[in-house]
Amino acid sequence: MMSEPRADVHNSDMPVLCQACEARHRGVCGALSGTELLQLSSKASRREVVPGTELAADAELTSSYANILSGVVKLTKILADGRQQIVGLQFAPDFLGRPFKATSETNAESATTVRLCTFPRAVIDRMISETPELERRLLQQTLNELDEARGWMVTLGRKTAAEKVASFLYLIATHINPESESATNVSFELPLTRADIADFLGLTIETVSRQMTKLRKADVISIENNRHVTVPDLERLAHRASI
Amino acid sequence: MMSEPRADVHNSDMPVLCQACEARHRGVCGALSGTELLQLSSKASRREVVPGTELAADAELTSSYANILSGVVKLTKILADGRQQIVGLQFAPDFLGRPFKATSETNAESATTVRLCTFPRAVIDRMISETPELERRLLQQTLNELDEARGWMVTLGRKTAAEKVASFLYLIATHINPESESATNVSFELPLTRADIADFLGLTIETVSRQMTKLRKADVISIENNRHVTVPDLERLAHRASI
DNA sequence: CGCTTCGTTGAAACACGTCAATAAGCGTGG
DNA sequence: CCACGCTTATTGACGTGTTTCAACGAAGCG
Repeated sequence: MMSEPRADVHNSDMPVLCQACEARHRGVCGALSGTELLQLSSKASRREVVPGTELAADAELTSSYANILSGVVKLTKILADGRQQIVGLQFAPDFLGRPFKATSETNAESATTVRLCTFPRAVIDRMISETPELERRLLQQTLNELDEARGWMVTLGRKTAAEKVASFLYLIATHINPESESATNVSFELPLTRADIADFLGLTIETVSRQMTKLRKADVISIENNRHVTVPDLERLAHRASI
Repeated sequence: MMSEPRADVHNSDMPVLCQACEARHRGVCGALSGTELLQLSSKASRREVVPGTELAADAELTSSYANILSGVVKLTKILADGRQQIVGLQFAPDFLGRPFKATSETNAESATTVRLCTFPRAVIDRMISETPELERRLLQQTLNELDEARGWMVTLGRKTAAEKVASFLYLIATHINPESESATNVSFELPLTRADIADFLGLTIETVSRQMTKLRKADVISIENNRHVTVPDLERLAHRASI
């Protein structure tokens, strides 16, 4: 029964730390056997950071990897003169870090309160080379991120400001909730400030604000307290986003 | 001597087809042993296509993968109303195709004359699961493509038209030649038409043309026959691109 | 040669950015 | 409790970079 280490997902030798963890199922940890998980979790440490915390800069993610347990992380790039662009948003249970490379070129910063499960870089690097299944999960997540990045290139390059804002709201509406798929009516807290949204869409905060107002007056969305958004009809929002 | 299949790169059982192949060294095929190469090459077929050939649509890349032997392939996305965006350019010896997914969402089209080495999808999919080294190469290429895509998101979202065109010329200048690194003076044929460049940069062809003229009049580049570009000082071009 | 495709250039229109004022939310402290 | 400062968001007026519309030139090809 125990002859094969890569046994059932719910075998009893799963570390306590991992038992209720989302990454254990949908994330990269799902590729690991019970014994591997045990080995990894002994080196893992959890922490919670406030919004706006740099994760890549201060040796946080250069010397380690992490799984996102909850919250939203923004990946940013910055030009020499200060212009900034958000090049990716990561939600739980995404894997954070760039294998095979010391310098990341992109900064990672918590957009909301974020809970992380971090691992020393060396441990993961070794596991990647020893566990093909883990490598495969990483490949799949990377391919998905590539698809997303390319999808956003269309938004950045070819959509109007109105479509951009609608596209962003649609992205959040479909990503932030743990599988509220097929729902037509959704409601959520925006994980990003107007400045962040602007940096994500290649716009200014004024333009973002104006377009949100337009969507509100057209009854495509309603907003409370600047952050709480309700979308009565997701299809109508998608149409505004040219999706 | 033959006990270990993953022997020297230059072992004698390398298929004739692969012996002068770039992909054999820098591409994904470098992950394969002589016997694996032999097995793969028996199923492979080479072909050359003219510029503007759809590679993803007509069952070319949906049922198969390919290595680019020479030329440039553009990956495009298109909105319902016809707006188009190029989301990636691929050069030799890049691997073409999207593992783990039947529908690609993005179209692949030859920008120049392109020589391909194509493989049946099933063969590669099996090899991926059997050869961790191959999977690793794919992961590395995918990570590189992701880095590139994110780099272009900055260009699309935050750069001016002048910077965009300079950025594009810089990309071509540094990618098209087989390692003319560290050269300050480069000269090349543009692999893309003005319309393609516009679709790549999220601009119109008129704006691209105007910005190229500006760069020409500022002696940052010189152009002959609309396609042949000479860059006397790569650093000056990079500066214009805000790189 | 005409025909088509590709690229350049000009003038006008407009979407978005810039500058600026105001309001709203929120924590701190008197 | 209100006063105060600070950050965040909204709204308006104006300026400008890019698009749009249009004409023209150059190159490839029957």
